[in-house]
Amino acid sequence: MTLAAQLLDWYYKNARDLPWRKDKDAYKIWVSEIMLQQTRVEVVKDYYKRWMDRFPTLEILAQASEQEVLNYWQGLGYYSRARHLLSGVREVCLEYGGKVPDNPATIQRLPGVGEYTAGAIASIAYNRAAPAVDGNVLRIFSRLFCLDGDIAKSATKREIDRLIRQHIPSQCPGDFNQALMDLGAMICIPRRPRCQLCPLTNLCEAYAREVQDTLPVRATKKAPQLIVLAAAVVLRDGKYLVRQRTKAGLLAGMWEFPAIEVVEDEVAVERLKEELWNELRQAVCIKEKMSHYLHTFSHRKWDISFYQCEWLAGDDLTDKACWLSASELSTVPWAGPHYKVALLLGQKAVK
DNA sequence: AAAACGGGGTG
DNA sequence: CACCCAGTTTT
Repeated sequence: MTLAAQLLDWYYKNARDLPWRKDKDAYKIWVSEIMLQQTRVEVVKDYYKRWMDRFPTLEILAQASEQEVLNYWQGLGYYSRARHLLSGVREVCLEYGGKVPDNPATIQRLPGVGEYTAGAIASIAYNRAAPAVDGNVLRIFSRLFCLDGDIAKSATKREIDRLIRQHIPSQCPGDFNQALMDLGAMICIPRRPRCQLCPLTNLCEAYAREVQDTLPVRATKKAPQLIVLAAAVVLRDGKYLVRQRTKAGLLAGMWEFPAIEVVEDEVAVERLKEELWNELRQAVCIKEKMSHYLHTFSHRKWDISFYQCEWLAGDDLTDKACWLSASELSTVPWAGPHYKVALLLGQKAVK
């Protein structure tokens, strides 16, 4: 028995029943793979179903607005994934006649699609013998072959990609890749792997040496940088003042209550008042702090305070800001903790 | 090669 | 609280 045969025997008895495994539609595989990047399966399930109710085909998604797409992505994180997916399906409509290409290299040219996702789509939707090396595969192979290189480094990834190519079966590469996902999710898990249930222990070098708990090796990430912010909640005639973040960078294109970064020991409320006047031409009187949140991103930590403000006077707003009623707060995608305040103020349905 | 890019679950 | 998750793009 080969590694692939042992793995597939196990997979055909134990495969998870997942919403995106109902058929091999390349668009559906694509959406699921993008949602699953750095995101847990359990979280993706509901988003995926909601998404397919609204955007059941590639053509329907291609016609949607970016704001609506971002709204459906709200809470999933890494929002560039949604923007890339939208531009990607539009590209497929225009350049490939609405059919997702079947060649891994061609698929990888689509925005938001890297080596992993291209391999996953090609192997699962089209049965092409392409590897799909994700976190699960890195973990499983680092244990199988006792590789102690940092799996965050490209050298280690190249080494594992090479090993995969020696084991991927040409008949059913998609099942092989998905079997590795399931093995990594259910058996060869990050901490305390369930080796007694594993179909590959007879091949596993780490198991033989009893070092499976020490692998894979991953360098520890540095602590996120602390950013102190102050945000203004301005109410005028039943509507709230909101603005859109810039097109690039963190939470690009998402909406927020006007906010500033508080540097050193500046007086937050004074700077906030100046910002509203300088940037939005609104005169306000800052009242009491209404809420305070600590919000940690992968690389940054926000300490953000929301201040209730009384509107005094102001010009009409220009392009990137507007007044929204409480019920309209649910119509825009929100930036991080601003979503919690929008929920508080509006009637946005809890997901 | 390293940093940017989100949010939530888990032990 | 540290760590992790079906990674990709930019620097």
